[in-house]
Amino acid sequence: MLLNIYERLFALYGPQHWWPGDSPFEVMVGAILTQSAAWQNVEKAIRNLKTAGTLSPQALSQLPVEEIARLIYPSGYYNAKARKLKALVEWLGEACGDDIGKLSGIETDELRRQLLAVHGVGPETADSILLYALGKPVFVIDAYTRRIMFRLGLVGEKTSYEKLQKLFMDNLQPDVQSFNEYHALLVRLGKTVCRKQPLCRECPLFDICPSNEAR
DNA sequence: GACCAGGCACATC
DNA sequence: GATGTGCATGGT
Repeated sequence: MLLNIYERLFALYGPQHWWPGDSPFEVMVGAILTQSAAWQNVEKAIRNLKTAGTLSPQALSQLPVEEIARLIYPSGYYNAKARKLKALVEWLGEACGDDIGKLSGIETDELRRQLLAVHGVGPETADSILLYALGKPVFVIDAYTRRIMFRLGLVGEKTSYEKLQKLFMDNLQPDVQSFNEYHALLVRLGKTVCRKQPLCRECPLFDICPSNEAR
């Protein structure tokens, strides 16, 4: 079923080229800034950081939190996120001395534990960083994924993050590229359709929705 | 003007 | 462990 969904979405939308970002660090910053925010606004914030020459762990470590907040203003929750970025770069300093390449030497489970201990990094942000910045085969669950899986009738509405993630990872080969593409495709689908309940006829997944026989 | 967007921390029960 | 609330801009 999950493989079927993936193939269908890929055939429909093609490769999504995620995550947009020029470096692992930019991906990490984007993962925090995109929390409950439109990516369009995140792009503006990242552009501001780049223009100011501050898109590096070293620069952000030096910069006052108020100044970071000013630069990331368009992404919303700017005070909260500025503090989160500070916590992220503080961790990077401790974990790898700002040399992100060295993070590869840490086991994925341990890395995830460390990330989750960073202020502002929850399950989705941690897994986005692991998959998209560090190339670890971890499936990312987000609001779109949860909604689509619920509409398909495959999980309950309040299924936990961990359970949803396990569902994907137990039923798919652990592969960075396909995990990357699958998550991006689910977001793409979630953005375009399936915003209303129940799963509408226009949804590309309508005919494989197990629960639509009742309708 | 309401509603939503690629969440999370924190308080409270 | 479940549930509620603050954080905030910008597009539809």
